[in-house]
Amino acid sequence: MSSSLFLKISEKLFFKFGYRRVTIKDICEGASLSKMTFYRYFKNKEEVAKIVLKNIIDESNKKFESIMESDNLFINKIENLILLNESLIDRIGSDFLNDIISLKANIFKSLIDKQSIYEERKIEEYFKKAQKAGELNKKTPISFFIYMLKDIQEKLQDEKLKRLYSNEKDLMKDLTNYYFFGIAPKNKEM
Amino acid sequence: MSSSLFLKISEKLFFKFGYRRVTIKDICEGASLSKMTFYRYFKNKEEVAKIVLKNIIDESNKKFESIMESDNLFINKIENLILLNESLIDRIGSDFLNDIISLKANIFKSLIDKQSIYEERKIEEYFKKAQKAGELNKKTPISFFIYMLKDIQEKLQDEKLKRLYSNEKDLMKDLTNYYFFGIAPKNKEM
DNA sequence: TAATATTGTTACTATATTTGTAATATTTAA
DNA sequence: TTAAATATTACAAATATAGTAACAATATTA
Repeated sequence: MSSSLFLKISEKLFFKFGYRRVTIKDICEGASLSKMTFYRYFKNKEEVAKIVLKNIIDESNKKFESIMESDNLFINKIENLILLNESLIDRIGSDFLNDIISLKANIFKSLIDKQSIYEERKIEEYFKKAQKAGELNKKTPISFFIYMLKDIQEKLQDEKLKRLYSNEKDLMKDLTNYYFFGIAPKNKEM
Repeated sequence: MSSSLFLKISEKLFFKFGYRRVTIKDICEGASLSKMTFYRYFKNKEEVAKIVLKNIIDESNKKFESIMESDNLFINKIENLILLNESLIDRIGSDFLNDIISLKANIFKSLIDKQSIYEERKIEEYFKKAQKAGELNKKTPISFFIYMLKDIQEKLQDEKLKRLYSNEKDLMKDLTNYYFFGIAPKNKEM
């Protein structure tokens, strides 16, 4: 099917070069198909980008749910969550997101905002569950855990911290341990 | 100095996105300077790209010479040469070179061709020296060694081969050993 | 400090690229 | 073989980019 080929190529180009640097011509040449064929399936570049974005959001939500619904320890879920986030950033690259967010038409912005809100709600939901199950301190407000989780994720990008480790995965392990054993109600085995 | 900032930003953008996807506007915004200031220092984008290309060529030639003039064993020189080549490809990326080679105006092409010829001559020169010093089989024509060196460098990009190794450096070591002990006049110590 | 050189900005036109479409051709499948 | 689906070419309209003129600010030096 031509339309899925267009999507595949578009995604590849968008993630590599960002949105504005990729033209419809580039996408068509990448797919070895004509422009008119492109317009048979899509209204314009914006529509393709919206689908690409939607796909990646759906995909990441599925992964998110499957991590949180697994029967791992809570600490492992958090670790997998951070890993998921990292690999997403790696794959999408910053240019695509920066480009579409800074467009006048804020169709993308609203999509992303919607996703952020959805994700935050889901995280809150799962943290509440964990709190009920005694996996988190019951007296601390959930919003604190979430605030600190974001803080930890930012620290994973911190150049100074990265330089302390030869391996980024080790930094992640230490950060997750730091995060979890600071919020755990009692000490469990490593 | 503004001009070196322009060059620095240009290089960064060219290596990341290629030549055609980068506009003078991008370069100016990256350097936080106006377009007119750009035109004070450079005639156009082509000129900047030429300088960027020239700089990288000069730099790589210096490194090449310093490797070949070092007093390492010949096998280590070859290994360093392959390493140098690989890190260059990594840094420049394929988009920049592809873009400027496929331009109508073949100013870039001639620069690159010139460099290839220069490099080939230099390699020939150093291989002849090594042959004289008994580090290479005297009966084999130099062109054979060079042909095989290129073959080895291509194999380093071979996806099938890469898949056999978890670490790319290990593949390189094996390939270099393979190359060298195939052409050595007698077995030396590992 | 006044004159001059240097570096920078804004605002604009010319040019080039990209978009999106109409008219037309080719392929597929019943 | 004919109709429907799919693709191509060639082009006008919209948009983005390149390059410049006229002017402003800042630094240099006599």
